[in-house]
Amino acid sequence: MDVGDGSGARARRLRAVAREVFGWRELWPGQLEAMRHLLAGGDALVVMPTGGGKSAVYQVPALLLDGPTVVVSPLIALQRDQVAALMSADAGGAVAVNSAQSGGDDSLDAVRAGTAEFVFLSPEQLAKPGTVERLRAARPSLIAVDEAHCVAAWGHDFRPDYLRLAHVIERLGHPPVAALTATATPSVREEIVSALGLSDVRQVVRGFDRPNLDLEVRRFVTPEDLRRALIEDAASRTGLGLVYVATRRAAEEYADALREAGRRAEPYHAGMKAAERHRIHETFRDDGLDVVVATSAFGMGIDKPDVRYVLHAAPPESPDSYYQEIGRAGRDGEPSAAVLFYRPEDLGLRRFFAGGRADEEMLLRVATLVHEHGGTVPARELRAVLDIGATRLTRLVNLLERAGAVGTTARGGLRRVPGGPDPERAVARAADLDDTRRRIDESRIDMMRGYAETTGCRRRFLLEYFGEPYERTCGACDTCRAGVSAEPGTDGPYAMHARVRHSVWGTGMVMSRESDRITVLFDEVGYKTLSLEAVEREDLLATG
DNA sequence: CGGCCAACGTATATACGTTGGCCGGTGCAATATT
Repeated sequence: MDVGDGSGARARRLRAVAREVFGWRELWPGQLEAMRHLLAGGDALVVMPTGGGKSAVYQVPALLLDGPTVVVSPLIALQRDQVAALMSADAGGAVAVNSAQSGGDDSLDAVRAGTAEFVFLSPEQLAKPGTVERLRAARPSLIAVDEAHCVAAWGHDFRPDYLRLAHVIERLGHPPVAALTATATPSVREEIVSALGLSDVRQVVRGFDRPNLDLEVRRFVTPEDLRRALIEDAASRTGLGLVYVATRRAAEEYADALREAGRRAEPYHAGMKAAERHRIHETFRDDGLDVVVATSAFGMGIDKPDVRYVLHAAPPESPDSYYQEIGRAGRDGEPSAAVLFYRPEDLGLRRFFAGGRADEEMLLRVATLVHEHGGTVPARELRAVLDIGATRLTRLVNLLERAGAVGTTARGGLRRVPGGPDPERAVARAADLDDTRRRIDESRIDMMRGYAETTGCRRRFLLEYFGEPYERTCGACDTCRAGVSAEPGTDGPYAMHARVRHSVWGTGMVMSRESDRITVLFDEVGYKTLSLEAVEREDLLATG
């Protein structure tokens, strides 16, 4: 409502800042909606494509709120780019605090003194109590979490400090929080909201469909055939391309092969020297390459409009990742291709990566040490006693905290929760939580297989996976062209997004419907595809 | 989970198949050497 509550005035002030400071002549409805909600004191979760103006959602309100803005950003390279972009506008100054930056204390002083409006930090920096206390003293008025899907994708294992951001947000007085991402299914969105402890959340979801992307899957039996076909395909295409591979070694081999085929090709993976990675980014940006052959290391922050094709030599671990990676093609709206070169066996590597279990023995040692100590144990001391690194300890502590056994103090200490479970029970609960997590990861791999093997419209499969009903066929994927993609069933007892209950798998949500089967995302076990015939015969699903 | 490679075995002196061990992604920060 624009009447009587000041929100009409807010919209005018937002538009004025956007125009005068950043030079944006208008704001999209989605941007404005999220900005107004932030100005009114609420939290926002914004899902928009890269290049769709996500950053504006926090940058504009930042200048209307009295106090600095804390931006959580996963990559130092991204922080650098964003600081540079803000410094070229008259936006009140921006600094980054990270290990590549000297004078972190000076930067924090500048924030407190009001000479820097924006401060960029990684979750790891925010895991340091001293840093949080200095930010707290600066009384931040807004927090932005960029690439917020990292909370769900990386928080549990790889960068567990992501799961500690809720504590940081509370410690900073929980000013309005803007969580921003280009990719998030309904379940990932729920996880972001819950992991960050967002409240009064306005979700703004815009623009998933990319109609100019042509989708195709080519199936192979032998690795040699797949390899030959991919090289032939990439070598014959015109325009700029990306080839995603599963291993560093494959990146090197495919890049060599494509160079032999006369293309300007470079590999890209995290095992390469920083200077070399930097050089490839720049050459790519300046149109000095035909194709980059990369692991998943390449991509975040890439916003090149004219990528014409994205080929996958192996499936990634989820449709989430796949959509993000192919979404780097055709940003300019021109026709572009996304081709998955598929062998079911290649999902094996993904299963291996998803299969790691929490170390129950170490969980028990942590739980017992904290339990028997009675008081507050500094994390540093615990690391020394157990001889484990910070990442590993944080991961264990996250699980024990979720199990209700261990709490953390503002100064980074650990203590037992009064009335919480004893160490054995705590470990059992933690292991259960970890199992749930693994089942859901594995079910995402199953969905990736589902995409590769569906006979239905591929675009519809992906969009429904992201929670966007798409009750037709697209005509721009291989199954539609082959005439095999059936029109979706639109009736039947189970509505899209209906809550259902299964006697074994518990509660879940209907995520897609075809004429003979439905896919349900279960809270505890992840995605399952059920035959409608069996569901009816055995009376497997209750609605409501 | 599946691919790769070295070591081994077998049937014959070089070539081929089987077996078992090992490896595989993403980044931060902090530390030890130049």
